[in-house]
Amino acid sequence: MSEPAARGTLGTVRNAVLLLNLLSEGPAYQQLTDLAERSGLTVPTVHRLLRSLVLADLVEQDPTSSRYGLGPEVARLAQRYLGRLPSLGALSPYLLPLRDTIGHTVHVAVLVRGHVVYVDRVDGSDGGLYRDTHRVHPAVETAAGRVLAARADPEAWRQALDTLPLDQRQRAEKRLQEWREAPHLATTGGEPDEPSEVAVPVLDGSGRAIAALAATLPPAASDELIATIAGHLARAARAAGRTLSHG
Amino acid sequence: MSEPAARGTLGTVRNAVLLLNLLSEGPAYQQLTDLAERSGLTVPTVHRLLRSLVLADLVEQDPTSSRYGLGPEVARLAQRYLGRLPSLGALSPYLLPLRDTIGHTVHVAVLVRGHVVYVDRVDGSDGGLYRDTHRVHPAVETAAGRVLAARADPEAWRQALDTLPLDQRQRAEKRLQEWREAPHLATTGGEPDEPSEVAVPVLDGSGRAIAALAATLPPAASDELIATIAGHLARAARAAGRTLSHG
DNA sequence: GTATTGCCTTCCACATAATGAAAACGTATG
DNA sequence: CATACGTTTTCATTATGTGGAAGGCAATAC
Repeated sequence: MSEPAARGTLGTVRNAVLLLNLLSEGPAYQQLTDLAERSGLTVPTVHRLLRSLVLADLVEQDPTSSRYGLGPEVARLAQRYLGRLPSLGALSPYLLPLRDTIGHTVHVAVLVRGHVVYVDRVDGSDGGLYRDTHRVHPAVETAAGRVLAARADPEAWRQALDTLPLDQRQRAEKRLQEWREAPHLATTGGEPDEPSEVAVPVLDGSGRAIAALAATLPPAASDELIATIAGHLARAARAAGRTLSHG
Repeated sequence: MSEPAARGTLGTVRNAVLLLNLLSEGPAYQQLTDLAERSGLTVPTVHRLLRSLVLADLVEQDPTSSRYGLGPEVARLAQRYLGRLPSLGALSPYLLPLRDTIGHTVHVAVLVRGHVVYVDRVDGSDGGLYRDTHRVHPAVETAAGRVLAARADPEAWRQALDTLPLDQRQRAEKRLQEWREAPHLATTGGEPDEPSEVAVPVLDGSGRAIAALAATLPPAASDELIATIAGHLARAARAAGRTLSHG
């Protein structure tokens, strides 16, 4: 077709997921010609791909603007995936007690292609009305993401760096060691929209970081408070990790 | 290729999503030959498709058993989809207050291809350790699903029925009218693993049910209690619905 | 130790099925 | 009403995906 196609792989599938990725970036609904240009595919090809994806509800087309966006079926698939994810099942029983002792919102996050995805949460009474739910960020932007990216394979760490502009990238590279070794990491109110949180890794039987446990922090948390909360998180993470044999 | 292919649609994409659907059913990891048989495709074809999907992390292959399961990328896509879903954004601010006044877990559910998918939740202190998170059920099995399926287009209602065995299906068909007209529906402890809940529809500007708001019920809830909780839910649903112009 | 089974993976000739240029359609804009 | 923009369809060409058969690689049986 065009690109350096990976061996024994279907170009059509590659193009379809390329479109899904483009749709997952930027505005919720995007127009055909724009997608064609960004993907490097011709307009009719993109149209056919999108039509096929619409048929499966992986993509939906806004009837008035005829623009395309991700469809509800992705949510169903994800739910199925997450419902059977061992790490989530292992952590789930600890989340409510954690929330109740800490008093703040508790999150479970995983690393996906350089991004942190917050896949489970138990809301505390903090945070007011804006819950900022269903979050996806470049991994190094949040404490949970740093915990995960720094402990992942070099390949995954590279992917995490690839989500960044060059200046932030260099800053991140220098902190790899620090992030990998710290028992917990905290982001204390850097940007206003990134809420501050503490995160600890959840290690499986073979020592791999398969998820992160994170807690929202109150506005100006002392180091002692952060350490205390991190202790609670770490205890739960260890307990859950023990029930997970490996990978 | 084989099937009654829909007009102007790519068979390869159709086969790829067919595999994703098969992977979303049954055990978390499934073997190649089984998937080939169930899909009606030949083994090499399935292998190529899966390999292509693995490359995109939509599917992952267990390194020891070399079996295939859904991959983490579906979670990332879903999060992106849900994060931009207007109904979720509209409902989010009401969920914490709702949880605090009701005192039990509150859910937001949507209808996807005949299934209820619980896409947001605010946990109360009820329920003990088993949170039963990331749920997907045939729509008519839960109160939230009934609310949604009964109010959906005939096509979506049909899909909901298609998820059922024949005996349950006939029973469901008779209750369409009842489910559509009731201001709220409750499942009061039928099967033990299906927790009882009350659900109300969330209607957008054009009167379409775009989501359901549901609350977990205590073991033996009186009709009065159910009605009270439903009232709280309905009020929030109306308030959120007002901020949504249309579909 | 060797044979057998079951499964995943690769190879290759063939024909289906995806592709891109161009044209038609529909709809908003001046 | 004319123009411009974006979506959708058509159609010939050929690249691309397909399926049969063979090759690996474990685990289990003999």
